[in-house]
Parts: sequence; structure tokens; C-alpha cells
Amino acid sequence: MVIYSKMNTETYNTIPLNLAPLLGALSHPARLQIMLHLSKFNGCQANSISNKLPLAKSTVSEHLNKLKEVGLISCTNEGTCSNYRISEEGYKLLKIYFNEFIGAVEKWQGKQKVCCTEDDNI
Amino acid sequence: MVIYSKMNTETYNTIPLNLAPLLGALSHPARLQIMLHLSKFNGCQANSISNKLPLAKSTVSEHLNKLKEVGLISCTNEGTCSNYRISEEGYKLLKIYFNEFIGAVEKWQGKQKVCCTEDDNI
DNA sequence: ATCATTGTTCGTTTCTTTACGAACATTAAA
DNA sequence: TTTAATGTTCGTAAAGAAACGAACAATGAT
Repeated sequence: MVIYSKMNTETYNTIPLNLAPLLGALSHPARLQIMLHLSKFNGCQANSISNKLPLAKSTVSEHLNKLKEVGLISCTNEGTCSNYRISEEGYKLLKIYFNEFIGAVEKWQGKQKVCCTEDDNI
Repeated sequence: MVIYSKMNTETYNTIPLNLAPLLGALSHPARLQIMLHLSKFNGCQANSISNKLPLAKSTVSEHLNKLKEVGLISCTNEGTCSNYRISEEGYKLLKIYFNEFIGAVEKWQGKQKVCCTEDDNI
């Protein structure tokens, strides 16, 4: 997963830089499905997830890691048993950043300018 | 852009299948930035966008196409001038599907079950 | 009719993602 | 102390994404 926050912030503003990695982590059906599954349980084994997806357990482990990398889920280990769950903080950030994006998109609704000949900053 | 709606719906439910392609299209900072830019204008040239991104115009054209493929933007041509804008329908679907996802995740808040030893369906 | 502008498509390269099974590590049970 | 169960990591292969410049098409201007 590429972390765009290391990119030049003069090129992209903060909304794209914050949001893109989170959306990337969620842009695969299996990972969305994992999020939905984890939302139903207080901690969940990797095994129990991989049993319900048509994917090898190593693949599921990598999907879980991708969600963990961006902070959307967390994991503790108790014995041989893993315990994945949605990270409240990461999940909250997802909603905040997404809503910032939505807010920014809708900010100009009804008062857009014609762009074709103008030179406004992006 | 992979369209997951052709996948087996017995494997993934509709929220992941609907939402994943849209999030994939938005999972790149340049494409998020393009959406923000288009939100400010009633139609915008590809050229004016590519002038404001550190990317070749062919690359921008491909980013625009990726957004178009999933229905988030549309384009008309008037002479040599292109006219990209946010598609109301696609944008609305993005919000609907994303909120469905959020709603599904939060449906079980406060009443989650422990998963480790259970065999619940995903 | 030629030239400039705009935009897309194509070929290529590089890098990333997805997926798998094998191998490995760790803990728990027999 | 083997053996089983759980998970991660590794090597590998295949597919896809990202980026570029060159080439191309189409319209508009000179």
C-alpha cells in the first residue's frame, strides 16, 4: 500500500493525501467484506475469516495486513489465537476524511464557474 | 479498473461489490484532486487539469478515463474542447454505497459477539 | 492548405497488487 | 516430546496500475 503522505504537499492538498491510502485499503471486495465481518465481532481470528472467503489463508493474512497498515484494524495475539478488530481511531479518521472530501466537493454546488478558459488553481 | 460486479455474488455481498470499484477509482491522490477541481467548475478541459498536475497529459487523460469508467465523471466534447464534470448520478451512488457500508459497519456497534470460537457466516 | 491546439490511444517500462503454496515460527494439546 | 493448530513470511507467477513520450485524430485558426 502506497502511503501518499510522503508526497509533496505542494502538489496535492491534504484531503487527497489523507484519504487516498484509506480508500486504497478498502478498494478490494474481500477487504470490505472483512471490515463488515469484523464489525459484527469483538475480535476475530484470521482463521475464521479465511474460512469464509474463497482465498488462501496467506492471502487473507495479507489483506488483513493491508487494512492494518493504514490503521483501519488492529490486532492482538492471545496464544496462537489472533484477535483482529476494527480500530476505532482509524475508522473515525476514514469517516472524517471522507466527509471532508464530500464537503469540499459540495462546497461549490450551485455556484460553479466555467473553467474552459480560466486559469484557476486546482 | 476491475469491475467486481461480475464476481460471484455468493462470495461477496452487494456492498463490497458496488463500493470497491468506486473506491478504487478514488484511491489515487491525483484522481481525488481531479474530483475536487471538477467540483468547482461546470465543465472543465482535460488540458486545464493536466496543467495543474505534475503529470503528462496522457497520464491525466488516463486518470480521467478511470473516473469515467466507474461513472463518477462524464464528458462531452464541443469542438476541440473537452468538458469534464462530475456525474451527479455516479457521485450520488458513491455516497449511497459508502453510507450503506458505514451503516452496516455500525449496525452491530455495542452488541458485537465474540468470534474466536464461533462459526457465524461472514 | 497548412499549422496549432486539444485530447486520446499506443507501446513500453517500471512498479505494485493479488494470489498461491511451501516453509517457518509459536503456542497448545496429546 | 511429538503433533496439531494458528498465523505470518517468503518465493513466485500473473495480472494490473501508473507514468511517459510518440503517434494519431479532429477541430479551429491562419
